Amino acid sequence: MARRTKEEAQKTREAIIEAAEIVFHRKGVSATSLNDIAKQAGFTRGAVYWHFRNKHDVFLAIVDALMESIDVFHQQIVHPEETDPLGKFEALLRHLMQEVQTNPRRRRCYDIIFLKCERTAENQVLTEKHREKYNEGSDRIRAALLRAIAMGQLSEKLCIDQAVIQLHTQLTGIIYLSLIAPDMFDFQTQSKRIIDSYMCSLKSGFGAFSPDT
Amino acid sequence: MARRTKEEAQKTREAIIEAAEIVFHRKGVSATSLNDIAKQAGFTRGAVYWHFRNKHDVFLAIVDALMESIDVFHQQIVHPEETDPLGKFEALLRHLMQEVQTNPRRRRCYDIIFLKCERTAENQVLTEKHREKYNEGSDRIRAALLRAIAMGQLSEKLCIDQAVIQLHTQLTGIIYLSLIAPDMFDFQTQSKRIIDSYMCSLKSGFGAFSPDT
DNA sequence: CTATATACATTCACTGATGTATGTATAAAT
DNA sequence: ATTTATACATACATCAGTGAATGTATATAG
Repeated sequence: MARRTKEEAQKTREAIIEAAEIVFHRKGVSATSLNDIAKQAGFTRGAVYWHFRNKHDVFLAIVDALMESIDVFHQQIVHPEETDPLGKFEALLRHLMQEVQTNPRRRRCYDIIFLKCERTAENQVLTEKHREKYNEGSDRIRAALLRAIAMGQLSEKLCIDQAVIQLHTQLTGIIYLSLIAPDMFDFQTQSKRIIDSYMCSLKSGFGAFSPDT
Repeated sequence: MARRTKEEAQKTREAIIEAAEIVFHRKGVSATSLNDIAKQAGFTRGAVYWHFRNKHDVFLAIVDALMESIDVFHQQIVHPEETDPLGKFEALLRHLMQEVQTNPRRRRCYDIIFLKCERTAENQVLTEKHREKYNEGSDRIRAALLRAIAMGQLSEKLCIDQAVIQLHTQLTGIIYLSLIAPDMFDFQTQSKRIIDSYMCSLKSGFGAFSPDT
C-alpha cells in the first residue's frame, strides 16, 4: 500500500512523533535509531525520512510541542484585569504540579528533556528554547507579582527578583527529583508543601529583611 | 615506547579519566568515542581498553570519583559532639555552593551528570548511586537537624522531613539552572539568598504552622 | 481521464565505532 | 640473565546506523 490521503499523512506524522516520545523515553534519545522510531510507529524509516530530516528533527518536533504547551500555561499566569492575581497565581502553580504528575504525556516529555537527552552543542536549540521559556515565564510571574502588589495582596517591599528565581529553583528541583526518583517522596504532598511554603515566603516579603546585595 | 612503570600506568589511567571528563563535557557522553578520549589523553584506544572495559566503564570511574567526594562532604555534615550543629550546617551549605561554582573539575562532573549523559537503563547504576547519596545525605541532614533541636537551636516542632526535602529541591534546582544557564542569574548572590531564606524557614519551623498531611 | 506529485517502502553504499587479536618494548619477577 | 607479565600501539573484522537513491501505488490536480 502506498500514498495516503493528506489527513492520513498528518496522522502518521503525529504517530511518528508519539512513537519517538515513547522510544526516546525508553532508550534515551541518542540510543534510539530511526528504525526504532519507525517500527514503534508501525512504519519504516522511509516514512520518518519523508516527514522529518533526521532524528534531531523529530526530537525538535517533540520539543516544539512541549514549548507550545508551556506557552499556553504562561499565558494563564496573569490577566491585566484579574482582581485576585495572587490567588490565580497560586491556583495555577497547584494546577501545574497536578498536571506534571497526572498527565502522562507531559510527564514523558519532561522526562525526555531532563533525563533522556544530552545538552550538547548539537542540542543547543533545546537549551535556548528552555532559556527563552524561562525568561518568558519570569516576565509573566514578575507581572503577576507586580499586579498582586498593586492590588495590595503583597508588600511593596517584596524582593521580586528573588521571588521569581526561587520559584524556578523550587519547581525545577522538585520536578527533577521526582523524575529521577519517583518513589523517594510523595510528590503530591511535597509539591503542596513547597507551594505552601513559597506562598508564605511571598507574603512575608521574601528576604525583604535581608539588606545585603 | 611501551611498558611504563606502575606509577606511570596509574598516571595514564588518571589522564584517561580526566580526558574523558573533558570530552564528555564538550561532546556529551554518547557522542564521544573511545578514540576521542584516547586522543585527548595523548594515547590510543589500546590504552583505554587496557585500563577500562569500555566507555561505560570510564564513565563509571568518573561517577565513582564524584560519589566519593560527595561522601567526604556528607561526613562533614554532622559530628556527634558538635556544639553548634546549626552553624556548622549552614557553613557547610555555603561552602558547598562556593565549591560548586569555583572548583572547575567538580563543576564539570556535575555538568556531565546533569546535562551531558542520559539516565537510561544502561546508566541505571548512576541513578542508583545518585539516589543512594541522596538518602545518605538526607540521613546526615536529619541527624544534624535533630542535634540542632537537641541543642536548642531549632524548635522541636520543626517538620524535619519537609526541611530535608526542600533543601534538596532548592539545591538541585539552583545547581541545575546554573548549569543550564550560567548567565541567567548571579549564582553567588542567589545561592546566598536561597540559603538565607532556607535558614530562615528552618528557624521558623518550616511548615510547623501547616497542620495538613 | 491522464499526469503528476505524494506518501511511503525498499535497497544500497558508506561511514564511524566497537571489540578483539596481535605485536612489541620493557619493567619486574625469578 | 632469562623469563614473564605488563602497558600500551596497531591491525582487523564486524556491525549498526545513516542518508540518499530508487521503486511504487495511489490521491489529487488539471
